[in-house]
Amino acid sequence: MVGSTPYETTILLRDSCLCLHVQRAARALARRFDDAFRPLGLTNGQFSLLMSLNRPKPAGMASLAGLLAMDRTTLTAALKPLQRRRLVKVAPDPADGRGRLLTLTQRGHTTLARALPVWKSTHREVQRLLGDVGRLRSDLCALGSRPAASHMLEHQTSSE
Amino acid sequence: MVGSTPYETTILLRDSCLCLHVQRAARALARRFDDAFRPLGLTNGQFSLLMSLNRPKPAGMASLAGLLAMDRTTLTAALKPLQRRRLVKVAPDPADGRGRLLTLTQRGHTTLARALPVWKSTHREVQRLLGDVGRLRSDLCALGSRPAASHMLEHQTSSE
DNA sequence: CTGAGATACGTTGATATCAATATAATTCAG
DNA sequence: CTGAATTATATTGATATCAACGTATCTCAG
Repeated sequence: MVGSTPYETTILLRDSCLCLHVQRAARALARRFDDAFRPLGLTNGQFSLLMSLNRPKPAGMASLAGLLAMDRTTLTAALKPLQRRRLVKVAPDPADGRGRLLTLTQRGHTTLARALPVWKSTHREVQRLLGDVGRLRSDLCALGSRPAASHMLEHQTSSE
Repeated sequence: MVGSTPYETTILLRDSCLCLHVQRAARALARRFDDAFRPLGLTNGQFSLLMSLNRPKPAGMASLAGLLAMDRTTLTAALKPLQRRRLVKVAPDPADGRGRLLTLTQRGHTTLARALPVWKSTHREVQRLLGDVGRLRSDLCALGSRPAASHMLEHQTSSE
């Protein structure tokens, strides 16, 4: 009796497990965007990273990792291929030698600008698969344990 | 002028990009379940894999990869640690030497049974973060380019 | 029966992910 | 000023992910 789980339980769980559904959707969506960005040599994650770095002031590691809800060490690793390709510059923070300042290079800006229309058309396709996108988005934000999208970027001036 | 993307575009995109939101939610949710399953030595993906293998007849590689919306070769890799731990058996299909038959071992069944209450309590926590879970689920299924949950298993015996 | 094409999987190399641990810089009590 | 605690990031090792390519098996026309 220790080792038995009814098949009906599996069916119920397969249908209801949000973790499974989110991972599945993440894989499928990642493939869709990866395919679209492939001519540019970008993955969906690299595109998101570049886009997140398109800001007036350089970003820090911890703050960016938080924004993307990813581990700090994952961000360190994810930056390496982008540094090698000279799309991103990682420099020590002059104000605090431990910190890093992350900025887009000129090539990074150019690549991002080229990727933008690709994102737009792909995103339109995805939106056609769904009805109300805002609903889904707020649910996803709740899962990320973060405030809803409209409140995600309230700082704007709070950085110094 | 080739290399410029306005900051306002970044903000808009950060708020609206479903790919980013799904990846973020996937990472956050994966961490939550990984933490819960850690005492059992399972990741969320390994749990989903074991659960998917809890069925009357052995599964094939391609069919299971399709169910999980993952690459065929990802499944091959994901099975290896589970094989090493003797939770899953991968055997050639006697009816077709190319195919593989995937089954849970006794240890696999036992581990799955032990993980089930962990899944239940974690899933309840997650549900509390959201209101209507079915809505989110159907959106996620649409993203996975698959029929909605209630139609996912054609041999439905009980519509619970 | 034979060989070409189709089918099902595996392997390799690159990136992504995170826990555990290590390294470097800052802060602050004394 | 010194050293311990703190903070910010890097490294290592394991798994996850997928494209490109390779291997084994099957099917079927000839």
